[in-house]
Amino acid sequence: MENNLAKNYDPRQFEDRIYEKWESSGAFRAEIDHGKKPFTVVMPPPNITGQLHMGHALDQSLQDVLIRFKRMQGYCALWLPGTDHASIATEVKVADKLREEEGKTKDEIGREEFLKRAWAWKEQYGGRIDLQIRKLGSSCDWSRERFTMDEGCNEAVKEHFIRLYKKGLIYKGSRLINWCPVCGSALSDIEVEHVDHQGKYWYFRYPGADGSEGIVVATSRPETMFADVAVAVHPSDERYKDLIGKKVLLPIVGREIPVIADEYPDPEKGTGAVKITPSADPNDFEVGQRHDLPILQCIDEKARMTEECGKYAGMDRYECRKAWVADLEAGGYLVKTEDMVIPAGECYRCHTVVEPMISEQWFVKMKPLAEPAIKAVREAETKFVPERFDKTYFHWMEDIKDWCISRQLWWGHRIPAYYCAGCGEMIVAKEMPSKCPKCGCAEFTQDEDVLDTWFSSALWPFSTLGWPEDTEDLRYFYPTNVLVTGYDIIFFWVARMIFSAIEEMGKTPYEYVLIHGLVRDAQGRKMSKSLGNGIDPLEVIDKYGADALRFMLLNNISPGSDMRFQTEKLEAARNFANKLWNASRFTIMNLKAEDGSFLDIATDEELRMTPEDRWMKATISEAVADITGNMEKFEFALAAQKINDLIWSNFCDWYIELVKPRLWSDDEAVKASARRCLLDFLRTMLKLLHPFMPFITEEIWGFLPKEEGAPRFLMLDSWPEAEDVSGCAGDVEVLELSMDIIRSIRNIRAQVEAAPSKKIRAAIVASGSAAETAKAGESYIKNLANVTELTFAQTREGLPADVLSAALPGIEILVPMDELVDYEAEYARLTKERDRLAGEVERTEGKLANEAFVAKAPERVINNEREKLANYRDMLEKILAQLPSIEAKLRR
RNA sequence: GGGCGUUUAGCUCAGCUGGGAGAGCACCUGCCUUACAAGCAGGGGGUCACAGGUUCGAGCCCUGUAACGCCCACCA
Repeated sequence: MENNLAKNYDPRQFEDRIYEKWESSGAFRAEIDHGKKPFTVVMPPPNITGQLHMGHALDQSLQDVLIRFKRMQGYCALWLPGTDHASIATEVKVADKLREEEGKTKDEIGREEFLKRAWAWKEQYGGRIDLQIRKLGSSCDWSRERFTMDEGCNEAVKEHFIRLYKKGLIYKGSRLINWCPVCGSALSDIEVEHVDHQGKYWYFRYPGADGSEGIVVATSRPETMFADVAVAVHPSDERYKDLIGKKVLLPIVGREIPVIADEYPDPEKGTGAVKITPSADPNDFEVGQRHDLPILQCIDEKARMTEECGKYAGMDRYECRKAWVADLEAGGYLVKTEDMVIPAGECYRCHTVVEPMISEQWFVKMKPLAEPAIKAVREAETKFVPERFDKTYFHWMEDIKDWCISRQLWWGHRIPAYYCAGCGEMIVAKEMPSKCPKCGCAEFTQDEDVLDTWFSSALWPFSTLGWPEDTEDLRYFYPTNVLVTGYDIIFFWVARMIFSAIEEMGKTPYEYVLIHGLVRDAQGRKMSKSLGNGIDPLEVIDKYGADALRFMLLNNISPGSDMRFQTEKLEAARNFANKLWNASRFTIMNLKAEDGSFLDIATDEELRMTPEDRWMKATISEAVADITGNMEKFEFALAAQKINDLIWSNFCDWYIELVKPRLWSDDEAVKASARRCLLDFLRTMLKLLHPFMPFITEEIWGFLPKEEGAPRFLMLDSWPEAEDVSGCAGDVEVLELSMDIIRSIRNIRAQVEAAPSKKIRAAIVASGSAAETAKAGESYIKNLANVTELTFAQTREGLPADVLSAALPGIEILVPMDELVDYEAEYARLTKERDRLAGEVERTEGKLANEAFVAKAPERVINNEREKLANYRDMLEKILAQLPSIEAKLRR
């Protein structure tokens, strides 16, 4: 290994190597240790449909920052990884591939052959996803990796299904369900997205069976008329009172249907009369149930018209609509049309308009499951972060409908129900029965359908830990601590995990649900394949490094809100890494001799800390408390910003510059102390940054001297604790004043365009404690403001009048002028400062003159205002005294 | 129709329990100063959407308005 870090920060040189070292040494493995508290996170399993996107990168970064933090805090931290079979999504992909590569359909190759292809797909893409997760630096326990269709999960799914069935919480029945004609499967309610389409209302006359005028109804779906079984009107609607109980005729078709009275129609809307089609609309279905109406199906599974539709049979639903409307119009039945925005349900996978359909499916009875799940969140057994998402959860859970769980697909968990070939008896069991208890027949066929993919993911927090077996993992790691996921799957996944876990485990699956938003593109648009605006995390990692990507994501999120992905932010994160890299290179350079051996470092006894050391120590300690607090609150962006500021603004901009003279000193003891401080500070900062940027911190760590008894890796080291730094207060004051003075002098130099390299003289006028504090910072001021000669005086008496000046509370800073001075710039600077101070004085005076303020505000605030006022007045006075001499110069 | 969120510097966003408006990027000026030009030093820039209210004091709390966004919903 080289003696020091390479000159340039190039994450490609070490990220993969570091990950390999961690993984091969077992650093990610969570060994059950009853002396430690467990901290468990189960990874939301990415779908094996493809590759990870930016949303996954955010999800992964959040979980990893959390798990690394907790691991360093001394928890037995388990992050359990895995992937999801994603039933419908994968099936579509595999079928697409089959068509593209072999020109065949699913049906042509058959179920068994298709499943072989699906498993091959899983091997390929599952592996790719694992690789991507590794690239991101995720410290998950690969030895516990799971897949929703592995043996254990299969067992859990069957067990759960059978238990619910036996309790009567799963049933099979004919209901109106959402059907996707393209996917060829039933969908649950939440798999249907509501999208507005520009459409029409058509008003048609249904003539009376007795030859009377009949009734006019409006519809947005004329093609469903073939399945109409009634026309409903409100019982109180005077217009139609006489028609109730009479029959009307379906136009052209000529079938008689009754006019019925029901509360459902709204007299204010349309014509007040509604055509009732139980097979095409949930409301109509209910009306039909109430009035015991028959159910007719006019559209089939492929969205084609059925035999019910006469000459239209076999036509596509939309073609039929066109032809049918034309025929009705020709027949004089069309009264009018109206343009209208029509909400339509679309399949969330393929965006085909869903067709409501009566079908026999499997359902989970939701009410009994939802109740305890609502209670658990209400009683804060599980807490959403940010809190507002519990409203989303309650809203859905409190009005939940039964969950349709059967899918007419092949890829997934096949429903564990068997039908006797002899008598048709259904037996729900884990394995195929050997003999029918009813007829003694030994031949069975298994239910053809598979389960909704979310049925298995709902069990993820405990199925992955071994359930239904009573494993050691399950006892130790369950319930888990935090679930990290996006708000888009609160219904699909989070809610279902909660009620399933309560049902099977008796306990809610996690204490916190940390909700994050979406990663959008730079314009704020959702990243999507169709827009082509997605950004591949792997490409970003290749160019900027995983650390920069992670830091960018974590530094720019606000809990629960979407963020925009911008290259500039990525560059900022990369630049920060580079900054740390170079500061570390500087440190290592000073820790080592030319031959690469470590130089002596002061021991505790030898250590002589100087004010800048104690200032830095106090600053770090304050940051440790702040960062730790924010990490505990899941405020990772605030923590990231703090660590960035600590390393860049405090350590690099000030401490390193302050400590340089001692590192270059001739006194070995001074150097050894300086080295010791530099090393201690860097170590603490690397620890604080490690959860965010694991690779670069680990890489740098490897170049630092090993501590006695320290773990092999930084990732396994301990999280820093805030120290008592009350003893540093005086030094902090000295350093802060010195910095103010240095900034003032630099400001003067810049204003008058004195090159930074140009040596200057300066004087500080102050008395009392301010003078003492300023004096204590003498060497800092001289070094960092590049002042060769710095004098201190009690008053301005005897000092040259021709000076540039700046004022601080109780202090005046004078820089002697020379012929190069730009008086106009100086005049502008001073007048601006004067105006600012005058404004502050006025504001503060006004506040203090307000009797109500003095009477009611807390003393702390009032004293603060008084002190401010005194300082402003003092500084203003000095500026005013200085101005005339500059004016005089200007006039010359 | 119901619910939620957002509105702060040119851009993207912080601002946690009310008490002197912040960061990054962009912009202007000057610097290749022996860790770093992916950098250093200095600087300009904001009626905190609008209107009321509470308060000694409001970016922050309350009411209303507007614009934008998201979620839920069976309206012919």
